[in-house]
Amino acid sequence: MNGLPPDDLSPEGAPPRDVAPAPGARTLRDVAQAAGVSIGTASKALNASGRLSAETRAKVLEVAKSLDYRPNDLAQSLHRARSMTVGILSTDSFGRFTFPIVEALERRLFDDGIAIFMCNATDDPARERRHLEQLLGKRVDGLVVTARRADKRAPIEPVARGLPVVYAFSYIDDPDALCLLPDDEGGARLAISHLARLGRKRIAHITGPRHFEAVRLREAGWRAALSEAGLAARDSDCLSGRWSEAWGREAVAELFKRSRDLPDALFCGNDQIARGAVDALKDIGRSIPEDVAIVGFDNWNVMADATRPPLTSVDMNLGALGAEAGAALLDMISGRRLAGLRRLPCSLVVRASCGAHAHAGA
Amino acid sequence: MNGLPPDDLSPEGAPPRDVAPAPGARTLRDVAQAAGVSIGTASKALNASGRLSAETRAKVLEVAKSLDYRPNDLAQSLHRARSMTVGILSTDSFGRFTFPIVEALERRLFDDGIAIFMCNATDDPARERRHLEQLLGKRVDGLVVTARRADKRAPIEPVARGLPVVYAFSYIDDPDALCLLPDDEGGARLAISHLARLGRKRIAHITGPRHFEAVRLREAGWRAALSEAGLAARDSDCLSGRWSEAWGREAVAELFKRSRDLPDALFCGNDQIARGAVDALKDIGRSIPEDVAIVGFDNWNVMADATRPPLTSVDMNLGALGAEAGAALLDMISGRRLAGLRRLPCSLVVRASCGAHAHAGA
DNA sequence: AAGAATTGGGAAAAGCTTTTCTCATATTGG
DNA sequence: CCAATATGAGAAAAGCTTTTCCCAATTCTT
Repeated sequence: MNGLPPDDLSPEGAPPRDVAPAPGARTLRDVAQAAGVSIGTASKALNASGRLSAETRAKVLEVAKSLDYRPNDLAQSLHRARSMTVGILSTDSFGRFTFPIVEALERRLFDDGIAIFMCNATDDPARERRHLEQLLGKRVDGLVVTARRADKRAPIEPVARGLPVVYAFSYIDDPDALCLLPDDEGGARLAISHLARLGRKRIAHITGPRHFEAVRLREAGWRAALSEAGLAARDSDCLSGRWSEAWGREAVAELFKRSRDLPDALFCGNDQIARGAVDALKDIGRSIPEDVAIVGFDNWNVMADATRPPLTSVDMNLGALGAEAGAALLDMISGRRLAGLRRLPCSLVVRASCGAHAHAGA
Repeated sequence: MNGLPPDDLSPEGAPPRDVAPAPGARTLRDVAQAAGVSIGTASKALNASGRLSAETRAKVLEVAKSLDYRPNDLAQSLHRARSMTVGILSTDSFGRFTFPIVEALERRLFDDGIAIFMCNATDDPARERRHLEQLLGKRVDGLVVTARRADKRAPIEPVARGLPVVYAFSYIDDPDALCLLPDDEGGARLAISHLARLGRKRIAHITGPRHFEAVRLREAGWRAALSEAGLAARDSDCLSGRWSEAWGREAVAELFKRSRDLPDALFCGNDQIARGAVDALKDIGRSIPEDVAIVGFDNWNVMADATRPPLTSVDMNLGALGAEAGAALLDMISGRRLAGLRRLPCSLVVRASCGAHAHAGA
């Protein structure tokens, strides 16, 4: 009806189904031809640019629609020198922490028409390098580098080539790099001051391995907030171990084998440790939150909600971090120079384990 | 030293740092010019094609290296009509289940030089449609559609346009579509026959909501394997509820309030239910695995390992599923027609909760 | 040493869009 | 009725590679 090229008329006797209907996608030329105009005119009509009569415009649009035409981003990108893509490169495998970040990031960038390449280097520098090559070849407009745990890493090479890079939930030493991290220390302070406000006097800290910077920062927050609350921070009340429930149980056994001066609150380095601690406390007959109040870290729902009682926990707001990384990257892509290490605030999600008003939690 | 274009000599008096070193990436023309050959010759040299003298080849290669030249994938893709990209579209948000799939998929495709666009539609059909538009615009070579839970979904549109699509961990009704799913029934049989072999006589089943096909299939597997083992499958021994620990606890309370004919084994629909069941059993004084053996589903490490005793669990091998999806997609991209619903085998990961030789598990 | 056969490299088209410039037609003003 | 101005649309270049075809120069054959 509208000058369709004859290539989708199936041969007379062939079975009507199962013949791949479109050998390739339609091109602007197909549209122009079918509409009886030049390629340039068709382009202008579709992009609402140039000076064209309303009729011509409408005709082209109609034909384009009937042909299911869709501009070829590859050609557009080539022309504009802007690929409208961004790479996200995870040093180690994607995990529980990178998910919310990536999700929010993708959402933010998608709103600006940018698609993301997902690359997983799994702790293999050679692999990371190949991924980088691939992304540079694809002319990504920017890069987000992330990691499972917020620890210092080696800088990504292309910084030197002027490609915008944001380090999200990971950081490097270069002061010219933009690094986004949760405010671990602030998160810890949130937990401690909450407990102190509830009248707890002796707040111990069971946490993960000290080689994590996050562990050191949270410990610092614990100390600082304690002293601000007029409470003492004793070294023997800070136990560093693994990130597991088992460690939470062991640490509680350690802390509570003393006969006097027992903690009346526990701030745990993550929710798994907290859950282990809760189990161990119940095993030795302490009730929660009456005898011991507990606050965890990560606000990992499956853990926090399943614990009995449900865990009050510090949330790193990783979604906000991801969105912020996306916004910052967009800024950098449009020419702004952003740099420095930014710490984004955590928040406290109150459930029943700390003895505050437990909002009849789910 | 090798005919570099002068554009990276910074102006005499300008600060030497902070002047973006490369305004844009190098092009083949830059290389050709610097090497004193034509563009075509440079291309041949870099691609090891055509007939060229060894010197010319070496010269071009050297210049390319010194300029840090990297071919523009956009132009290559445009030329070859092959973008070397694939989209992965998640119906609902990416979660615990999609991760291993995506990870394995990405790895498999990366080995073939294909990068993946990650798109998250978050249960929003309009959003899904826009993502699809974007991917088609980018001329992806194929599409993987996935979901958080293996449930039937509406077909993706572009199937009609001849674009290869694989449904991974999700499926549609069309017999012409290729759908990859875990063999839930087989997984359940694995669990039950294992328990039966260990001498358990009354194996109950606590599972998730029946509107999940996986739930119905696992229940079917439970029934079938019981009868094959010569055991009875009573309806009252199969409890369907939520996917949570809380439900596991409730269901145990329900099952064990009877005074006689109590189950000596529990097959749970996922590891969270299993963990809840373990806790509840311990609360009523049953020991595991002596009194009651437990098998979970998902083999979710953080759950299975943290449970006391650690959970024996059915593993859906989602990594293998992702890799298989990648391989199948590659096949389809290279022209093969693949179709049908394929169920990939599960496996059983034995830990201490079922009373089998507990390999001194971690 | 002349003709034939290699050989090495260049020119140009194709792949798809966007955009600038130009030109022809139609319209308006005097 | 002629000149001047809008107006609508086309031609072509640019963006970057790959690939085919072709030509000039060298080498070999006899």
